[in-house]
Amino acid sequence: MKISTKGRYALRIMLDLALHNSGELVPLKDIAKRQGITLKYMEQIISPLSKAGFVQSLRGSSGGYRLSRQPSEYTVGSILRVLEGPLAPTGCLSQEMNDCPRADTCETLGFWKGLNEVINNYVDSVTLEDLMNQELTRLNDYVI
Amino acid sequence: MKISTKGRYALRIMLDLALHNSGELVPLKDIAKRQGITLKYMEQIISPLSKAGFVQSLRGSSGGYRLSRQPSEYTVGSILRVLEGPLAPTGCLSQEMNDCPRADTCETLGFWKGLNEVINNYVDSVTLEDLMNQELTRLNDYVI
DNA sequence: TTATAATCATATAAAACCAGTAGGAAAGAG
DNA sequence: CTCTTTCCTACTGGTTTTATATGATTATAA
Repeated sequence: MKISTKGRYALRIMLDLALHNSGELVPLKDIAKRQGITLKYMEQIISPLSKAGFVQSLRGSSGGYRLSRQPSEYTVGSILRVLEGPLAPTGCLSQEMNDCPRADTCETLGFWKGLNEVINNYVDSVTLEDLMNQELTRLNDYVI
Repeated sequence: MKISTKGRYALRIMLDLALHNSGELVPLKDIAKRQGITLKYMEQIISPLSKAGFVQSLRGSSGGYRLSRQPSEYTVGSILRVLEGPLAPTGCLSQEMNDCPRADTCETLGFWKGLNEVINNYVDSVTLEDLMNQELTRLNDYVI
């Protein structure tokens, strides 16, 4: 019942991009240094995000990444799903077609559907912008 | 982000015991036949439940298992935790002592704490009795 | 006593998943 | 061209999952 490092790192990378969202491209090397994640591993994580259109990229010198949209337009759930796949607690809830032979008589299916709902409702209720504001609050508390 | 078969089977075994809770002992063989789980695998699953005091057992002829308490006194969360350990989405939330060096500055920790709460609040809001009464079907009609 | 059934202890193993590491190709700027 | 940075593919070592298999021991009822 754990989120893997890929999902967690993806969130940190996206939040890092949001917090350094000046319009300039941010090289992965900088994010790697700030976040303490190796460059090579981060490449594997940002690649799906890029393919999903979550970030824009440019190669070469002074290249890097930036967000495609406003931070408020990314739910945390949408980011996690790119790396983790469906955030469902059981396999039978992940697919369009439920191929579990017990589905019709399963007494626990309702429970799992409910858990699926509360998880997805929560992760989709929080955006990158929410996390940014939380960060600002924390910094303010620290300064004051 | 999946619950393993051990956790899911544990719930089905406990619900099976609740639905056949006549006071008689239920042999594992009967549950295995009804649930389509091999006897030997079920032994591995019910053993921790027995050690945790969730079921009572008696050996020998006409032996078997029965619930220690009323179905209403088991939350689904308490059952899952016996087999799954803490139902936390990240390792840093599973321990009493948070040994993550990033804890003080982690911008995403608050989000994960929130997810941890909604998961655990939900699984602890549903009891075996709820599953018996199929109250969840009605509940899910609202949610979904 | 005999059959039943939990309990205990391992052992094996395929498969999947996890958390990276590594090497090099392609594109862009100066 | 050179340097930088993205992009792509593969691989590795470790752990976890999901069982299956074998067999011995203990307790109980009829």
